[in-house]
Amino acid sequence: MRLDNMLIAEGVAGPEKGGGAGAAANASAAANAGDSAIEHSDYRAKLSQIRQIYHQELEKYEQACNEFTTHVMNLLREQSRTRPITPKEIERMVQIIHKKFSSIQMQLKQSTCEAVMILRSRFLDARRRRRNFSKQASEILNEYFYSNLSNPYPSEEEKEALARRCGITVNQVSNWFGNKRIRYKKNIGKAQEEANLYAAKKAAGPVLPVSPHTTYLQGTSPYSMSGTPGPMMSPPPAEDSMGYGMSGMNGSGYAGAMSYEGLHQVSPESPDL
DNA sequence: GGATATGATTTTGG
DNA sequence: CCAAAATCATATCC
Repeated sequence: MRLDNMLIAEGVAGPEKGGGAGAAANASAAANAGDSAIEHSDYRAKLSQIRQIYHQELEKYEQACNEFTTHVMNLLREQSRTRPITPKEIERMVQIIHKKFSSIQMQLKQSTCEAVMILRSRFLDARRRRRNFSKQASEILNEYFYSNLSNPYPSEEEKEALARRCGITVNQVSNWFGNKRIRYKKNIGKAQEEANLYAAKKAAGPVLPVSPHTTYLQGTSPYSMSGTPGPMMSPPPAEDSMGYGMSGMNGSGYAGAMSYEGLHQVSPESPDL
């Protein structure tokens, strides 16, 4: 019964959603830049495809089961001319048939569950759907990072502020700083120092009212600031291309290959009587 | 197409 | 639990 529960939870089994699948795409349209709506509807489209196949197959099995039961009953009726057959016996036979078919249906359910799982991991695993942050967001984050090189650990509030300004989540800010710290450290002496051009930006506008709380790690700055900031006062051209269209999103990347075919060949072989 | 950049997740250490 | 490090998987550049 676990399979049933899962299928219902995923919206495959259970009551059919009336006609339109757009009913669920209104919840999270407010906060972020609305890029999750597209993939979500795409996801739902694929899910509904699975659901359709599932119901189709289920019905087919049901039908086959009924047909087969009728067939067996006819056989038994013929046999009853030569030997007595009790109703008990007939009932037992029917039960056996139903059990067989329900186990076949169980296979279908399991395959469907697998397909749903694959679909989920394909579409919902954010790692596979990575999108670069906008130019502006990177600017903001880098600005903060290089302005606080001695302590690049924004507090929770600062993370929230950064997240708001960048249009990303706090978690993404944390990820970004985690990646940035480790990758900066790996490159000390390389062009990273060069990227101190963000320090120049700081002069233009103190956009970050950074609270001066530096708790641990204050004295032992692990980022050694190796003294070659260099005279690279080249002002950033600030080419705000702004062309961050995320409308590509061809859905057919994984679409057909979800290996959901081939599970409806579970031919209702006759139960060995 | 491969090399590199980059966001996200997993593993590991305190 | 948080952060570093390693790793994964995709985007983007050339």
